[in-house]
Amino acid sequence: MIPEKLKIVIADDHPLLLEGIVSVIEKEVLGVEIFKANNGAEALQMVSEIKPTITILDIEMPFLNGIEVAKKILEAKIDTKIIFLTLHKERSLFNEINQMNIDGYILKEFSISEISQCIKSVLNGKKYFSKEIEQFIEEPLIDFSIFTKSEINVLKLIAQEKTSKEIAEMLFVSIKTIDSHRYNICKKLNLKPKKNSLLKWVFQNSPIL
Amino acid sequence: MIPEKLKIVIADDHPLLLEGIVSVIEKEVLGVEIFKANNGAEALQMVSEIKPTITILDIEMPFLNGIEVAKKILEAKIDTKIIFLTLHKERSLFNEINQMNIDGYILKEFSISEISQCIKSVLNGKKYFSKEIEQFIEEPLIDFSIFTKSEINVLKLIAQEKTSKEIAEMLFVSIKTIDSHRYNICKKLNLKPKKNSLLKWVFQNSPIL
DNA sequence: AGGTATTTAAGGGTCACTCCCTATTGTATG
DNA sequence: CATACAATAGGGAGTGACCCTTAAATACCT
Repeated sequence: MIPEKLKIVIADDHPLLLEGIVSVIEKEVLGVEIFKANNGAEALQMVSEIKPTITILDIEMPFLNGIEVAKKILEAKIDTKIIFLTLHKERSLFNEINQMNIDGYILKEFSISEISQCIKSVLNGKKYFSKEIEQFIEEPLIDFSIFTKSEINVLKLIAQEKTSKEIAEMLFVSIKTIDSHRYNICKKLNLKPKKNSLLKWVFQNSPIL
Repeated sequence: MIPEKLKIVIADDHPLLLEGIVSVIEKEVLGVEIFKANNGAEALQMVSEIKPTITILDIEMPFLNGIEVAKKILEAKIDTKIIFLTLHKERSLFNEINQMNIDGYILKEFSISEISQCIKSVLNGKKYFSKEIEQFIEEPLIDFSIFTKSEINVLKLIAQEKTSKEIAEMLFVSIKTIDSHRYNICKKLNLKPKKNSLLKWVFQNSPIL
């Protein structure tokens, strides 16, 4: 009986990075058949057709992001091991990921050797997480569900460099309302008093807003 | 007479990306010998030893960044064509790059086909710049030479979330001095009046500070 | 129907940042 | 040596952001 060939679907919207991952895996893992996806939607389709042993997903992708793809794979109960490959930014998403049943999580930055290690672990039924990830887990994570809709609206507008006055005008409410929202947001985030701390927080976290 | 083999030095501190670039070039450019460097210092040493036909440099690298490497190559008058490969961030550096005698400039994002095109152009003595780059050229660029040393210090400290009061204490000067510096910086940047605009500007531009 | 959360908004306060002007000192640079 | 720029710093005004409390109208949930 011929052993079934190891199939891996790899999804990354960055073509050079995709090429790099493929190249590394081809060199380090023997007898593997690789399928490349350039975005989340493509990845999902490939996975449901091919049913690969392993699915490697970038998180930031157009159409469907990696997390959404993983959710759909899990919902559809397709039997494939899921590994996330990510840049360092998405720590805010880690809580979401942590609740899912994921087999591996690697940081792109350091990962030539880690990729094959991770693949081997996962094939042996073990989970594999980059050490660097664990630092992020320690960090206090932002749970956006603590905010109300209005608060999130205000946050987004602050991130767009709007002042309270401008936000008030845009939403047809009083400045005082926006003021209240800002205050409540500050409370929820436990920001230090004074010092424009919300403004700073927003700008430091704007990528995830 | 055997034609000399085409030699290319490629420098990128991101291992997967480096692998990707190498893989793409190996596939698309025949009979090429590739040398990989993981940082600027390594790249410079390789270039001076190997004297490759083409040198491809990432801009953001440890030890020596791509621009510094290029400068040293040009100073040493090593005969190699220089191509920059970059993520989209470094628009502020474009003026610096533009003044140098560089043969190509590609954005990493879109560049599977662009890489071989660029290499071919450069081998034919033509220059090659990503179309997307040209958008950046139109954008008003920040020329940091307009700032004095103190102003740059202040900018850096603002980026570190310091208030004027804290900056004053750290530099053993009066708050009013910092105030003046902030004011002068605002003038130089033509920031809109009021609205914490310097604070916002700093946070939006903090990666380049 | 009663409790809880959200949205709205006001009053009244402090502080940080911005604006604009002036002025002194030191230090390059022509 | 004169002019220019840099760094320093003061006065004084105005605005934006944050602080805190209270409270009404909705909405939603059990």
